[in-house]
Parts: sequence; C-alpha cells; structure tokens
Amino acid sequence: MLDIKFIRDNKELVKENCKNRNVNIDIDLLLNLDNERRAGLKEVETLRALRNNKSKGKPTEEEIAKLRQVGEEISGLEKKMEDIENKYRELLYKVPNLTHPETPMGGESDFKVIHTSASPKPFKFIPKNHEELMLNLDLIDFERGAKVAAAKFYFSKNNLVRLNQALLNYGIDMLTKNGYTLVETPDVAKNEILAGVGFNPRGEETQVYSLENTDLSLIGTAEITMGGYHAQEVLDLSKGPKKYVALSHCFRTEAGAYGKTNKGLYRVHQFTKLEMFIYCKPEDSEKMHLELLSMEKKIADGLKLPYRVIEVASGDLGGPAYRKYDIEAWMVMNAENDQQGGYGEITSTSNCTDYQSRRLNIKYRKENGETEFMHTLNGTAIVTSRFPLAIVENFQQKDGSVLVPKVLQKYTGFKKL
RNA sequence: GGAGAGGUCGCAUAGUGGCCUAGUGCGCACGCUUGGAAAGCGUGUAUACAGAAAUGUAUCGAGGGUUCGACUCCCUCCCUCUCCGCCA
Repeated sequence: MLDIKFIRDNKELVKENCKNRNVNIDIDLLLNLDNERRAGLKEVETLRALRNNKSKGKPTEEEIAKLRQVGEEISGLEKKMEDIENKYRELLYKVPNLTHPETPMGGESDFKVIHTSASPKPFKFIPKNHEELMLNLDLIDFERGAKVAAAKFYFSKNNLVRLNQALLNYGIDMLTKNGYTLVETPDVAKNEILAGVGFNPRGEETQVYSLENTDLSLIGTAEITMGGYHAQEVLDLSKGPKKYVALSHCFRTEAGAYGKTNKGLYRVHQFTKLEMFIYCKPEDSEKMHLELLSMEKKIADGLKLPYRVIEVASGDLGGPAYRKYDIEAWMVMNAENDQQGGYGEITSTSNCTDYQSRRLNIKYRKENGETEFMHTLNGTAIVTSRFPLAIVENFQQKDGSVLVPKVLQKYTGFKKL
C-alpha cells in the first residue's frame, strides 16, 4: 500500500507507474474518494463533538430529543462513510508499489540478464527430463499423488526424500551461519495477514487454498507468515536488521497455470520451502536486497548449478515488489529451442520497501524516538520442487543415475541417486 | 470439548452508565535541589486519522447491540490462566 498523501502529491507519477506495472486502476477515482472521505470525516467528527459536549451532564428532556436527532444524523453519515471507505480502501490496496529506477520496463520477457554463472556442460548423450529420470529411479509417484489428493500433488520416495532433507539442512546451515534466525512457521494464516502481505485470499484469480468455515488459508509461501510475524509491532532495529530463515510447507492452487511450463515438479500444488525474510530500516533495504541475492547465488554456486540472474521487468513484478531478482537454473525440461535445455526460475528475491509494513503496521523506532514504517524483503533459499528438479537434470549420467552435489553428500550420506 | 477466572496508556493496577478528554504506582525523559550522586520535589510521558495551527475525532482484546451518553449493560468471536475430559 502506498501512502495516500504520496499519491495525492504525485498523481501523475503514480499513474505512470501503474501503467508500467500493467495495473489498470483509476487513480482519479481513488483521489475523488479520498476527498469525499475526508470531507465526510470532518462532518461526522463535528457532529460527534457536539454530542460529546452535550452528553457531559444530565440533559433535559428537550435536549435529549435534540441529541436523538443528532444521533440519527451521525449514524446516517456513518453508513455513507463506511461505503466510501470500503471503495476507497479496495482501490488503495490495488495500487502497486513504486518501481526502482533501474528496473527494465516491459512484460514477462523484457527482463535483464545481470549475471551468468559457468555455462552448463553440454551433455554427450541426449539428456532426459527430471520426470523420466525420477520415475525410473523410483523417486516420485505422481499417479498416486493424483489418486490420493489431486493432479499436481505427488509422493516423494526413497532417496528423493533424503535429498530434499539434505537441501533444507544445507540451506539452514548456510543461513544460520550468516546471522539468520531459524524459524518454522504455521502452514496457515489469517486472511487479513495474506492480504497485508499482498496476496488475495479470495476472488477468481486467487492462488490460495482457503479453509472452509474459518478465516484461514493455507500459505503459498512463508513470506506470508513471516510478514505477519511482527505485524502491529514497533521494532528495535538499532542492532541491525532482523533476518529470518523460515521453513514451511507451501500450497498453491495454480489456477489458470495449465499450459504454462507445467512438466513434472516445476509447477505443483505443494512443496516445502526455506525462505529468507528481512525487516530493516529504509536506508538499508537496497543493501539487504543484494545480500539476499548473494545468499541465493552462494547456495546455487555451492550446488554447482549452472544459472543466470535476471532482473524482472516492471510489468511482471506483482503488487508489493519495488525490485525483483530471479535466479534461473539450467533445466533440460525447458528444451524448447535448444535440445540441451533452457533456463527456469528456482529462486526469487524482492524488495517490498514499506508496501507490506504499511498494511501490516510494522514500524521501527528511530533514534530521535519517532516511529516509521520499515522495509521488508524476501527471498527463496531452497525449494524442494525446483531444486531437486535442477539437480537431477543437470547431474544425470548416461546410465540414468544422478550424482549428488558434493556439498550435499555429508547430509545425504550417499553420492548417487 | 466441559467448568471457572481474566484481557485497561512500556509494566503493574483502579475503575459496576455521565465528575474517565481513563486515576494511581513503577519505569522513562527533562528540570529544580546538590560539590557530585541518591533521595525529595516539579513537569512531561500511547497510537491513528483530519487540520496550516488551535484543536477535534476514534481506540480500554475484536466485532456487533442497547442508550441522548458505554471501560462500565447485552450478544458473538479471539486470546491467556486454572481445573476436568479426550488425544498424536
């Protein structure tokens, strides 16, 4: 959420930003509602002041009659105000965050490649995709996943389970060594928290499973629970940013996602994720964003995965992000133009500036005693779907076996899948 | 799941319909006092919104209701504590 005062003072800039972000929203209508809202507020408050003043002592019969009238006026106005307030809030929530000046303009394909690791080693044989490899090695069962739950759910089996645990432990060790506090979060959250973090819990395009007869939903990422973690709090950041590494399951309906890259483990309804989350002062957020990216690179480098880093373009940022970097690993399954494969996203890190903290009311106390909204950032450390996917596809051998990355071997206890 | 007690300004507590624009104590800040300190004394000490400001309004777990008027009465829900039951 942007500050309404900022929108008032920078109308054209905000309009332009919405356009760049591919968000169709009527800013003029929002500002009109804002004016109506403020005018109405003044009116109600004046009436309430009258009532409060008159209500001090015991009023006479005559005065009571008048106060009754004032009361009716107030409740009438309040109803009108509620209506305006709802429309206003709904619109305000839809206004996307501002965009970093260096963010490339455009849509999904207009990203900028900002770093490429060592190129993938060309295979001396025709490589298989992970689905085929995993099925052959009895590491995964999609059919029974569909039987027991639904399509795009799965059973991980045998050493894939151990590989997943190894990946998580590798990530946990790496991040706790770098000052991140380890957390395991609930897998559900209140809808108001989802909305605060910037996820839409309802509606047709929702990506969220909601729990019947409750105001809870399954989380799509620990970003939700970790954003809610300090909601309504005033934090002390004098000793530096609060850095968390959070483990949770993630659930996504992936509504409307069929037809997109959809093979095997790439897009599934449930996975386990280790997510980094940082609360920091505004002046530190760009630095923290680079730190998150560097942690992600360190993790991928350690695994010896070939990858590139892209900066996501304005139209593909989503509501809360001010700037976003993705790491895309080389994947055989993306062999559309190249028989050897192509790049596919494995991690993503966003600087959400004060967009989430404003909604969730998370502040920090400055040295002069004042409070101010802080910045929040998030980034993927490990995902148990796309990471094993990339490992299996990149380190497959001619005989269909898979070499386990060296850094994971002390966790798995085996060298080959 | 059942029975009971509770949730008030950083902490602790007072407050059973108008004097609560929430009192008191502790803590904290500033000042006086002092050679310096402690004690003592005085002043101040929540957040949000509107407003240029004065100020106004809202908030006593959350949401509704009764009333001219709600911290106070009623309803629903959430959370904490004690006891009981059930259970991985």
